Amino acid sequence: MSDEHRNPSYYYDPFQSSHFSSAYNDHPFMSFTDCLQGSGDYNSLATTFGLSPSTSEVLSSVEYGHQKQELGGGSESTNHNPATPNSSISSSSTEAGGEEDSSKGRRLETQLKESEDGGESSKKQSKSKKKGEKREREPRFAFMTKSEVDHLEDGYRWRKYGQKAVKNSPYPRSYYRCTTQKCTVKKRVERSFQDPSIVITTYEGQHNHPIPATLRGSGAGMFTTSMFAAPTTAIPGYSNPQEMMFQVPHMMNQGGGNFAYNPQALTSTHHHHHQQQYNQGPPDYGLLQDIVPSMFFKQEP
DNA sequence: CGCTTTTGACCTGCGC
DNA sequence: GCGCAGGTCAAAAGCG
Repeated sequence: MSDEHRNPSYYYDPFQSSHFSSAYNDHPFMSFTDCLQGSGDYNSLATTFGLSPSTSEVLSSVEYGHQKQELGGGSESTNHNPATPNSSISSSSTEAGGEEDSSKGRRLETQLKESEDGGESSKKQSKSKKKGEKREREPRFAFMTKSEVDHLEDGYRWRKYGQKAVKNSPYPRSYYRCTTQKCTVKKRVERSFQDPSIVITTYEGQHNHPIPATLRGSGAGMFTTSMFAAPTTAIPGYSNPQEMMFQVPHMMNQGGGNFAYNPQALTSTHHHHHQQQYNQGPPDYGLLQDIVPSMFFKQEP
């Protein structure tokens, strides 16, 4: 009773059409947390994993921002996640941010021309965004967690700004925004309709500020190598889970200089203590986007 | 009293 | 072009 997830068979990724089993053997050097924190920013991720509920376990993580995701969508119908009670990552993938996914509410904020002419009836949100304006989408990172509570505490303060029903799921999706001024990080939470016990949290953006406080002991420390005690890699071409794992940061940089990935830290046995340097990482703009997606997202069904 | 949540309206991209 | 689904806003309600 514990070797279920040892099967490297492909399982469907609820987030995309990708189905692969990732595996991050716990290397003596780096843990995911270390990776994240050491890299400088995206401590949101790191801390994110420090979920407070004792019943929460990270099952899988996905990062995207390329195409429209369908969390909890139809693709999930085949989600046979071998959710192991041992808190292990089932699958993870990433996507660089670059396109708009669906609706970028960038329009308002300046609602011009709302008086006459419009017809008056229109209350708000009548925006005319600039034409040549391309809204960059920030990288996102999603992961599944087994938890009873929807909103997992990660040390940051969030304000809920919306909730919508998900297409193929009876469970709604909640939208949160970091309340810290200047911080544009958003996160959405939804429950897997297949496994109500699983919560899918998606972070978007990066915190450019330290964690407010009140980070219980359960915080950024639990995400250690043990969490990544995963079986094997199923990604052709990547015998080392590390490799693909470390591709992620690259892609994230793409989004706008987050997740400053330090190859040295990752390969170094002694990654000294870094202090959180928020989003100061130079936009690495790696083209990994072209590479990673292909492997993270098992194309074609 | 200030902040968070709730909730309906509105916006936008995409598929048909 | 229309409708759907996803995402966001903001006013009102709740809560400490």
